Amino acid sequence: MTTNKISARERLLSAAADLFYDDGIAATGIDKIIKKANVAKMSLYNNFSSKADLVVAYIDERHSEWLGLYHKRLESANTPIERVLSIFDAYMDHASFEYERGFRGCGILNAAAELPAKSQGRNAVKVHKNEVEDLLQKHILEFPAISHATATAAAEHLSFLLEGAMARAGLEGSNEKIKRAKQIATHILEKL
Amino acid sequence: MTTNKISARERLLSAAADLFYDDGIAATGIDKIIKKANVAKMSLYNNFSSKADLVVAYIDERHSEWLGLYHKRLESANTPIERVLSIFDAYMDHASFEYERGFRGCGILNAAAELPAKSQGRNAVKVHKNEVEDLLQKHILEFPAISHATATAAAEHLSFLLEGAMARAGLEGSNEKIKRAKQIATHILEKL
DNA sequence: ATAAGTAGGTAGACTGGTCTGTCTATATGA
DNA sequence: TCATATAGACAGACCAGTCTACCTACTTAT
Repeated sequence: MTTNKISARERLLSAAADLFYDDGIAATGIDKIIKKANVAKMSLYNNFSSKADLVVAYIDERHSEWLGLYHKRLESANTPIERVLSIFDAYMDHASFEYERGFRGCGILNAAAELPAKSQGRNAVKVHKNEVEDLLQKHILEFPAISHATATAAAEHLSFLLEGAMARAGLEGSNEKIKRAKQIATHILEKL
Repeated sequence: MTTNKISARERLLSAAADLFYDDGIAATGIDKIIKKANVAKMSLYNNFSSKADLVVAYIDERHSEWLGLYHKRLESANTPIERVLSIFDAYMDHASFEYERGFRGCGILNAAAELPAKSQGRNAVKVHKNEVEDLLQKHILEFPAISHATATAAAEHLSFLLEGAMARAGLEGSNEKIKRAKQIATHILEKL
């Protein structure tokens, strides 16, 4: 498209993102999405083969968005420890968004909660969470004279810590718990 | 009730528990629940004022069930460290249940993912998770010569670790991650 | 430069099904 | 008698997805 108009696809993804996050997936009907996106129903089915397809696109979009926050934070990180913590900062940024109806934790983990075991969407969430753990490990491996085993174990530890803090933060509706998790992570990293 | 027959209320809660856990709350209709419970529709509305009311009862029931697992594990714990770890064991037990359609993580956290911010049900989940953290703190305070501040910080750390591992375990469909979290917790506790 | 074709958009009716919740009328056991 | 149960019809809303018919803006060939 050569115009600068936002495509129906993008408007659909943006509207679906807001509604899925605030209300949940099953509670969000097709009609609400197209109304919020200001789009015809056929535009949805021309861009996505089904609602399930839109949900998978939503999950991927959320993860890409998070990767963007992380890369932005990474730019101003100057040490290995700061680079690890940039992952925590990206979660904080996510929690600090202006949500229409309040912060409710990680959108893709919430999406997974509505998807059946062994489904495509649920697997996508698993892959994304593994990717976050891999990023943690990558930056921990930059530490001087660190063993691969130590880095793997620390990355797993920090990924649990972060995911748990995010879940609890969502229940509180604030980023306080993520701040605390970042402090705990800092202590752990300083001792490596 | 003086008979030994299982009441409609109990059958409803049991059927709803299975369906809510496997399929999610919004995806589970009233008709499916009463059919599985072998109960008339009016029996549901005589025992619960609405589906939302049944959901809150489900959340409380799940937490009580978990408390049962924890107390059982606590009986055979002989040291403060074992008592802390009995909380991790209770999560492991939960993950080892025979779910009809696979393990999907913590049922009440999954329920929260479908509930609006600031709703009654979501608040109940928050209270339950805080209770788990309080139990962790209580047992850590049994450690010899431990400060209150240290115990509070360690309990928060362990509760994040446990909740994160549970979420990730649910994505894997196995209790492996919870086993790893228990190992990490053991190392943390041994250094206190 | 213009005409034709194409890609992507629009509105909204429609199908067949499911949703929560209410209601009636009846049965059973303490 | 009274509490608790039953089966099932019903209302009114909403569900995902299909379809028709029309519109507009850009691309390309003449």
